[in-house]
Amino acid sequence: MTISSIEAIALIDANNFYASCEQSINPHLRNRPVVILSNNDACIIARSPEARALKIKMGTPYFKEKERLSKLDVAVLSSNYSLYADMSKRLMNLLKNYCEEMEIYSIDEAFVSIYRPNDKNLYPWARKLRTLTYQNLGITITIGIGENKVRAKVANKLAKNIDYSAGIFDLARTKDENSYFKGISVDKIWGIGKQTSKWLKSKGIKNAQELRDMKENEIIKKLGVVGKRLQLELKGYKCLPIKKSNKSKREIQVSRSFGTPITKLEDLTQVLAIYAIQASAKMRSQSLKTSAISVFVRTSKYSNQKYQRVAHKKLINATDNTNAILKIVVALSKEIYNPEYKLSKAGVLMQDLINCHYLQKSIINYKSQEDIKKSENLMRTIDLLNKKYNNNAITWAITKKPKEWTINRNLLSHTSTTDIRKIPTIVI
DNA sequence: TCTGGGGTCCTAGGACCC
DNA sequence: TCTGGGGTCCTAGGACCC
Repeated sequence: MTISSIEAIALIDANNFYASCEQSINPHLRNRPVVILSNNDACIIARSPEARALKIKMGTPYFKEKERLSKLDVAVLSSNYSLYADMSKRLMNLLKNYCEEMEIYSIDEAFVSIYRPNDKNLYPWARKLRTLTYQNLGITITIGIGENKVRAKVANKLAKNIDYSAGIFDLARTKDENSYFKGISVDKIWGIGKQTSKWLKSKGIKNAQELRDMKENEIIKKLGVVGKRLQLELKGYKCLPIKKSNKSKREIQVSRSFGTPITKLEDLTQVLAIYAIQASAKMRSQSLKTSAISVFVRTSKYSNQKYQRVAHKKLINATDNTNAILKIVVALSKEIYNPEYKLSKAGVLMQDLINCHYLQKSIINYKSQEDIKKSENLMRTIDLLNKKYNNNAITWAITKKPKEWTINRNLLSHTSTTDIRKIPTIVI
């Protein structure tokens, strides 16, 4: 294929990703309605097309739909993130062979840049990619093509909404753009959330066309540079670059809601300690060290007694050592605890992350090289053992106290691509 | 009884400096 | 006696995303 220098941006995403992953590894689930639940088996966060057809809504709490789902014979699964992460890796590895640059935007989505061929037609490229991902992974993708990221997102939406598109839409090749833009409500545009769409609607701006043609200064006054960039992209200018995905994280968070609310300090401390252990391991797996730690608690969004607290600690020396981090988190947990409230969610954040390779050795608080090596080796060994024998083979005593607040995950799928013991067995 | 988790980016305002 | 104003850095919080 000869190429011209005109570059296009495509947004490629997997349809109903979590449900598709489950259906892909478990043939019994194919052509059946499937829904996936969030942590705690709380909300419905993914639905197979068959489940959509039954008018099961995204984000509804499971307890409200439980009965109806079982009547309709819907397969209900807890989310299995290690499976989805593994499938995601395979998907991205495939895609990157068919584009110039790639930015992995989320677990099931990537922006890619590609050159247009001389006839400008990218449909053959897109069709090939769709076929390949279906054959290799059992997953269907949608491809939206445009001049920039915002327009690629719009095109992706159109590809999903228009029946005859067959999952592919190129916004740069349409004759009557306005007729499509009019059909896209502002709150469906990437970057326009609840607050902004409320404001836009109060100004009489209802669809993508009206937002694109709205007065610039009005947008800047209310939405700042973010809004201005968004509008420019809708018009076709390129403002948002493709970000190479190997850049390291800015912060790492582990947080979760509890099955039953917490009222005791020792329980809160234990929860935060467990999250801190996970967060530390996550940092080490990405060669990062933290130089600021935050912990937070809050009551339920839906409770009428509201309480929320955050506590921070800045560190002189960045660290990825679980023991050091635990000490700080345990101390911070006392600051945010309040016995008068039923606490329903808590978390820890590792912030101001530093890549180990760029780290300067501090002169103050100098520890002998041997000490540092010792503790590094200990952490590395723990990580290795946990990897080999599955998580939590080695952990800290604080995690072993009986828990009254556990996370529900009752409906986990038992087949997996990441655990050899869970590979499906075939009986002949 | 039961309502997700993990991120990024931007801005306003305070503290501090010269 | 006269006590300004602009730049920079940091932080908390808002908005948004999947």
